[in-house]
Amino acid sequence: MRIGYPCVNEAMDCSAANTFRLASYSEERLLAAVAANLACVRRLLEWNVAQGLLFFRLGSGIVPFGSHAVNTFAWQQHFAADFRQIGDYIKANNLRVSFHPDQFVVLNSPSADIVRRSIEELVYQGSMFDLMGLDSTAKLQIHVGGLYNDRELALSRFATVFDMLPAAVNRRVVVENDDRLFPLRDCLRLHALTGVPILFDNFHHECLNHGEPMPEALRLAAGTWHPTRDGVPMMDYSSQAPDERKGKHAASLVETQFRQFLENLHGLDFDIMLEIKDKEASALRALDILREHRLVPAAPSGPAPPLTLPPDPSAPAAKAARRRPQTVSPAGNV
DNA sequence: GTGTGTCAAGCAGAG
DNA sequence: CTCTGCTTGACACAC
Repeated sequence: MRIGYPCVNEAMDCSAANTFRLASYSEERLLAAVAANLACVRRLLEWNVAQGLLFFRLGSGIVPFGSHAVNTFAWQQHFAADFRQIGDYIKANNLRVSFHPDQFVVLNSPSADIVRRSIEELVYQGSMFDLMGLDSTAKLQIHVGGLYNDRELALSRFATVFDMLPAAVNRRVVVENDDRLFPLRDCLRLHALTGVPILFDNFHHECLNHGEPMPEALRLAAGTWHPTRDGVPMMDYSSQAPDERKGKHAASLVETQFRQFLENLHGLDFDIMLEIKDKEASALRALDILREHRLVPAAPSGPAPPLTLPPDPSAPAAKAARRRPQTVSPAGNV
């Protein structure tokens, strides 16, 4: 079991989401942004390893316009060594990583053009895992897509497109149950049609379900992951923000709820992504709880490794560092 | 420097 | 029809 958080570390002084406007696209800006993003990804992963957080969702913007026609630069070749080093670090430290392509990736769209661009985006993100040398347990997490007033047709279109995906992408795609359109039951039918693993989101399941109790839902979702091809099942964990709109994620981990949730696992192994607004802060608290429950090894007892490396003053993100001072103390978070 | 409208891209539902 | 939310803010220009 690993614990992780998505994309952003609020305590760190770098961003892996450096970008720029399409209107100001240039090869120079692309090179600078990708270099800064990869350097930050490396530092984020090192910070996570030092803390014992071994699961991480990488941001989709490592290569700005990575699937856009404007980007004809051979970034795969230019940054091959950097991607490879990150991949080596991931493998050496038993890290798990994923991408969550954004809402514009809709494999079941009736528009052939939207499907084509969606596949190109998946190819872009999957190719980053390929460059890292990661196997098919590194996943691309997407939703089923739109309903288009015909649930059956929407599901069958997804299955058709999924079966035609390039092999390098097909083996990485996993489908998450969502909170408004496609609940677990529909996702399980997609799995039956295509073999696609189902990434379970407990909060979405609470919002939209067919009455499956949580332990049963977890068991069903876990059963869609092939042990060697797909690895340990991934899941997203979050909870309702008190007194807020239904579906809004909590600002920070509610420990009693998380402890209760763990009771539902009944020994199932999951890598858990905490979709909580305060990011790594809640992930660290969740990790402490798992250590209490002996679901993960105890923290190493030796002297704590440095939490961050020195910032790279040449990186564009350095200006963000000055706006957002480092706030982590070695004692305060473990 | 600070404030703020806008940014490649889809879809559904609320108001 | 317009606005919001979704895995996540950052850019770019006005002042």
